[in-house]
Amino acid sequence: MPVPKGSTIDPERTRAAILQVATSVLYERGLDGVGVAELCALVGVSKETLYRHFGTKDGLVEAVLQERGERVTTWLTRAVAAAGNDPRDQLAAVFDALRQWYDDPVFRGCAMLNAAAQHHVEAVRTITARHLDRYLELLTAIAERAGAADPHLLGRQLLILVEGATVVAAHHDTVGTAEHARQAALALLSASAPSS
Amino acid sequence: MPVPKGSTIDPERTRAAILQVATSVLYERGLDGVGVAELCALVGVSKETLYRHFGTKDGLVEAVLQERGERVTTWLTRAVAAAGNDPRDQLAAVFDALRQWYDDPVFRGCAMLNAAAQHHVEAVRTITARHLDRYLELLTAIAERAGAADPHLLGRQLLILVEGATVVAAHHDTVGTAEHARQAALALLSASAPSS
DNA sequence: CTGAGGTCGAACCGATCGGTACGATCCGCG
DNA sequence: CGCGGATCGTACCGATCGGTTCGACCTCAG
Repeated sequence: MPVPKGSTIDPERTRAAILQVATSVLYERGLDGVGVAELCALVGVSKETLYRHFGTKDGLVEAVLQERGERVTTWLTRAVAAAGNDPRDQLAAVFDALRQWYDDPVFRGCAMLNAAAQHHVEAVRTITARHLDRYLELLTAIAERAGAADPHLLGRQLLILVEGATVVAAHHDTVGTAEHARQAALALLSASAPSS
Repeated sequence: MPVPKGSTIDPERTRAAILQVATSVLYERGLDGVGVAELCALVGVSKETLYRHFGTKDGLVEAVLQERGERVTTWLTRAVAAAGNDPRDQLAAVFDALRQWYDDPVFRGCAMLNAAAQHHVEAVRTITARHLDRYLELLTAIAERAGAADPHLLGRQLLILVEGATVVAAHHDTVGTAEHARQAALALLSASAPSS
């Protein structure tokens, strides 16, 4: 029975639906933790449809990571923008946003890093690297606005803090990890920036 | 043909050989990147032998992670001990050791974290958490010896730096990550410890 | 010498999985 | 109305994989 009676035929909508379900399920259960068949059942879509939209399970995975990466970047960028003009506030806003994420019951660490750890595929590693690049850009910009002695260095150190906090929060059942990282980040900023 | 003519029958030796090969291959190719059959071929051992020693592929994985975790802890502890009595030197020694690791051509990030990202199994997560605990213990001890205002907090922040540096080094083709993290760690130590 | 146990090689099994094929059905546009 | 394309459900295929079994053979302790 094709195209259940009342549904509109809209390839974009179908693609988006697959993407949405796949994003959460692949994240929560792992890339190999769910098969294409089950995935299709969860979305309410046939395998043929999924394969026409994404060609391959790997293609689906790449699309999922790509889209998620963009969403996360947008999310963080907005959090920074909403924090006002003080670079210290902006930096604090990053870690406040991270804390929210860590507190999410389905938090399982960074999807990009998890994926890169599972599929040793070039495409996935590329997406992950680009994702880290965007993080680095955002953090370096904050370091520059703060007048850090070496914004490039400080940016990389902040990236290490962000990723480290994410990893520790995911695998070490400690609360307050985001707060610890935030304090460390502000301390580094203070040590690297001239005045306030 | 069982037990090729000249070989001594020594279960412990066999087990160790499997463990050694499995450690490197599972690390380099991922837990699901190599099957039991190929693994046995690489070791030069039959499946029956492997299964009698480890019962299950998961059992093998757990044994591998357990053993690797202990080796890494010992390795880092010795590096710290060899650095003398100055806590700053000890902390620097940690990141120098990490740099060595990162420069290894087969470096692929922390085996525990990778494994935890792949197998959503309780046993693996437990081993990983314990591993992070040992790290934390080591770093907190340094913070205490340095007279940090809040050694517990500083220890956790250092753990974030260590894990963050490992993640960034693994997934972001940047050189000098260990050095950046080392400088950040020393800066945090300076900010948290009273005198020098 | 003998028996117990470690090991081999190879065959085998059941399950799962990614991907394909097909006929049937229904939407949207002209 | 009619056609093209999107979708469905299902069956199917080939490959892989974890794990088991079996007969043969070898080593080593007593």
